[in-house]
Amino acid sequence: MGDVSEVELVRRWQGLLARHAAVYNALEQELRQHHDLGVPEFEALERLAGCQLGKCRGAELSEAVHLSQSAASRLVARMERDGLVERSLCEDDRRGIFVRLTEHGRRRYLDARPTHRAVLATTLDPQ
Amino acid sequence: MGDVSEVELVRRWQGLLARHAAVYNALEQELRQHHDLGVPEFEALERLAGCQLGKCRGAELSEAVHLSQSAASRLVARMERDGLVERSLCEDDRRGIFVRLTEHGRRRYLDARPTHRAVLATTLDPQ
DNA sequence: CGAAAGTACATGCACGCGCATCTAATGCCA
DNA sequence: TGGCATTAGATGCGCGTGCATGTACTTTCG
Repeated sequence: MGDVSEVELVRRWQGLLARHAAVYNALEQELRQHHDLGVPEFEALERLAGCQLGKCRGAELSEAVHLSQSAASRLVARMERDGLVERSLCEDDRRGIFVRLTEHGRRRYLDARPTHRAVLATTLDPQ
Repeated sequence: MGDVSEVELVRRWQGLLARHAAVYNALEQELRQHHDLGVPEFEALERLAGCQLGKCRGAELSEAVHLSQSAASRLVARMERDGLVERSLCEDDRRGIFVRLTEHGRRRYLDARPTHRAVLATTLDPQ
């Protein structure tokens, strides 16, 4: 049905790789330079800012940032060290944690968002 | 003209991130398991296999694999260590090098290609 | 020609990643 | 209830990455 030739498949993948690299590198560059944030940090902030009360379970966060569980765990640790988020115990299931956006984290997110959107606007248009 | 709303822009970027992660992780998994190759290694092999005589300048390779110059240099070093490629001096410009596919490298590439294409076919269709 | 700027690739370094594994808490079932 | 499999998250480890820099060669220009 939706069959596509092998060369078409490869062409799509190359395109995906190229667009991903272009946007990702530009984002990394701009977010780092102007806001001292990495792409995963920003993605996590954005996810948390969209959550009710700014709380979020660790596993949800791993999925949102497209990182392994261990990488997400360390990401949260770095962000906590930098005062962007706080970890709190989850009383319902005491194995788990909640990650909560701090006021400082929310401010950093709101500051960085225009930069993020501007990069997307300039590097994502030939979609 | 081609103006899109901010939310649409973010939606596209999230989609790009998700598709990239899905395909990349699946490729990495399958290529590693069945052929002991990483995604950058395979991309480099594919580029070299498409070159006349299987030769290619280092800089071209960096661009093809979407890696920094230093990462590409180390990639070539690993691949040379594993017998996939050979580095030779470029007589025209003795700063540069040629990277040449070995017979063993070509075989490894041809072996891995069906796996690569199969993964693309199963993870890239909802394009 | 000769010095300075530029280019191609290599390498020291710090750091983020995934995998495997560990710890602690939970769920399941006899 | 007691024991075993399961799940959430943390961590040791090896490795690949980008940045800054080093080295060798080339180009430019006075």
